[in-house]
Amino acid sequence: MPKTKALAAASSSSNTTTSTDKPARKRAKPAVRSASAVNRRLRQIEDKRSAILGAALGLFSRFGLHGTSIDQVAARADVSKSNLLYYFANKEELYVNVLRDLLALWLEPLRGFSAEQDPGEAIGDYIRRKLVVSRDRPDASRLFCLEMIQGAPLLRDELDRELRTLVEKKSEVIKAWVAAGKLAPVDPHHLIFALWAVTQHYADFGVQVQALTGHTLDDAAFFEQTVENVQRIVLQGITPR
Amino acid sequence: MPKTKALAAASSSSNTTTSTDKPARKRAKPAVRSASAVNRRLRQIEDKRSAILGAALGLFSRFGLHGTSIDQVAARADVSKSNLLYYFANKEELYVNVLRDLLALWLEPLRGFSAEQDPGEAIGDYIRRKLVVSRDRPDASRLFCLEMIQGAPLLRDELDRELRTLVEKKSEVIKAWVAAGKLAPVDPHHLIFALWAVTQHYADFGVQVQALTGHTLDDAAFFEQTVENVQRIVLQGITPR
DNA sequence: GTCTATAATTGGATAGAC
DNA sequence: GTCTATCCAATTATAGAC
Repeated sequence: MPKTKALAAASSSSNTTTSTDKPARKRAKPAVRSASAVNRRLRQIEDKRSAILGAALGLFSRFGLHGTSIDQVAARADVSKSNLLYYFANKEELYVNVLRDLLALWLEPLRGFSAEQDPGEAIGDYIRRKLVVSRDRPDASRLFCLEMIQGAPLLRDELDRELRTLVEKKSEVIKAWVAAGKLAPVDPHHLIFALWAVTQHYADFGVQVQALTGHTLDDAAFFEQTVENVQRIVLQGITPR
Repeated sequence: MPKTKALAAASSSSNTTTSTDKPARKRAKPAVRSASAVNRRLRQIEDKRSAILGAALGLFSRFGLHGTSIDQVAARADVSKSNLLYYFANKEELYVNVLRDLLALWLEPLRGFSAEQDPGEAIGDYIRRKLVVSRDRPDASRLFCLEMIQGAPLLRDELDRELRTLVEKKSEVIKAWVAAGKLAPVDPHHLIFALWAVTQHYADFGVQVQALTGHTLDDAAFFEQTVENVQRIVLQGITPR
């Protein structure tokens, strides 16, 4: 299985955040073209890359890795199949890159939690933020879900590292809240699971939500109603007090 | 697309519940074999059918329709590929049959709700029952989830009919509880979504749960702890009272 | 009913010209 | 970088003997 080509040394590119490895560029000869021309070219390439990644996300998140053909992705990104294979050496590499871009987005909202905050406010806010993601990036949510269902073969490592340590840290925060009497006694893990579940549900089971309520989160009124209800259920519960 | 063969008139079979269409049987000649022998034969066939369906569920629920080959299903069910295709005319028909068997299981727990019950008890009980399903039939939960993510192309009709009417009916029950002051004011749809989400999460995101807690619902202690926490969160909420 | 070919297709990936 | 042509593997599905 050839995994070279597009993985070739991306010299000194921003290695920090998202999709790194760009197609190998040849910068040997003395700069004949103007700097701006080169930049334009680079931007063009980057645009194409993200067009492909975007198209791939849309399709993978609905039909999965095997339910999507390279051809379809190429068509949707408006490039030829072989051109796509110039940017991503093979299908799996494309898939992995799409996934990697996701993880950051995924972990983001949880980072907010800190012991100094008012728990009610922090959690209420978290629910809203996650619902915003479910509304604006349902495809991301779905792909994440798909990957989980399959046992997360390609995310397992990251799960064990990044996610795990983050969750442990935030669990401590929740425990502190409980210890301070600011929160009813609840196991941090289960609380986090509940928060994830109820918010992502509106993305992953979007068709069901639509079939039963007639609405989508895109409907502003329904969105607010959803935020309110989820917040109330989790924070106050449904037993009258 | 040939969809005949195994769909051939199953004469007078129980058309009501689950997977109906059995492979065409020839009952032309006068009954030479004893009745018991015939019955044994029929049972044998039925066993094979369900062996195939079971194997298919296991694989489809992990890798999806396209991620699973007929060969794999056949191997797992311990039949030959062509033999499998005798029982199910094609891959999609197999898939649909697996799905159909699921729906009943899916709707079941919700039917319990009735206005006479104590809501706290009814809902607490429902949570437990759903978690039992998540523990004992995680594959069913996953396949259902997979199908939803893909937009439920093969379940859409059933969604609109059966599920929808059932949910409407149970929404009325919840509304009645709220009106009677037995339940805090909450939109029935969102409550039902929350219940589904938090319980199915333990099946669909099982790997994540395991990665973060180190436990599975198969662990009896963890199961009870889960039931308790989910019940508490939904019923009492997490704000101290 | 079950098996052994085998037909028919899809789709991932490579070669090589431009 | 982009394209055309092509190879090759994997799979679905069928035909037809037993």
